[in-house]
Amino acid sequence: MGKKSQMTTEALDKLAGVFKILGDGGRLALLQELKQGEKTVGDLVELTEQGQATVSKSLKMMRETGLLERKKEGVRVYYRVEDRLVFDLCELVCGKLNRDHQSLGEIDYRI
Amino acid sequence: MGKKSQMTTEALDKLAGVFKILGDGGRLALLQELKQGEKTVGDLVELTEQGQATVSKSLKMMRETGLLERKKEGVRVYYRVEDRLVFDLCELVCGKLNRDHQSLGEIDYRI
DNA sequence: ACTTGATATTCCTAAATGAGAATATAAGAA
DNA sequence: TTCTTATATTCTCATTTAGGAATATCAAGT
Repeated sequence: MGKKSQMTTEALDKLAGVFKILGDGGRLALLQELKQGEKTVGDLVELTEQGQATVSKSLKMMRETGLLERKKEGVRVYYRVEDRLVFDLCELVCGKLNRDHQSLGEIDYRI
Repeated sequence: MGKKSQMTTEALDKLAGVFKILGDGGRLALLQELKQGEKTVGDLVELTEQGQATVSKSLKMMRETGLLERKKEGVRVYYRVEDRLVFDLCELVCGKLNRDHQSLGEIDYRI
């Protein structure tokens, strides 16, 4: 019995850091494309119409957080989603958004 | 056949907005406290040692995103977590963090 | 009406973030 | 080696965000 142990500020910040990564539409767009399979940086620049530097930096962040894998092949670099976690998270939230908006029914949330 | 439909930029931004809310250690601290049951603003100020304005603003954001419910009782206002979604999200991410750090094993992530 | 206590809001500043331009690096082709 | 192409990094700027102080609002009590 007794009170549940609480996460330290440090641990909470680390947890928040993962959510912060996902808290950007551009990065979610990258993930959405990567859901269909691995892609090069250039592919993603074209597909998402974001700048090359932006894409490269976003990919780096997501990789460092352990969300993406990187594979270098000659002069290109392929990125792919490391585990389904990220999609599970998106699907949970999309489910909520769809529920909240079902009365209005304008948007369809599904990554 | 056929490619999967993609979310629009607008929808991706909306989705990102939810993650953005969770991308702050202070707000996660509030949620951690609210997991034990409803609390007033003042309770949360004490428990989390954040400023009153900060707490009030964070609660407002989370409420507007549909994560929290608000109940006014006299001069106090009670907040409580609206649905488990937010904890499910945290637990998924905590699971990953624990896996990633298990070799180092310093921190225990669990909200 | 006046005071007190709780919460919300506004205002301001410092820090963090996102994005583009330019530059660097690295690999393969000529 | 030189050129070209792909990716990474640095720099800088505009925007966003977090948080504190001060103020406003609102309800209850006197």
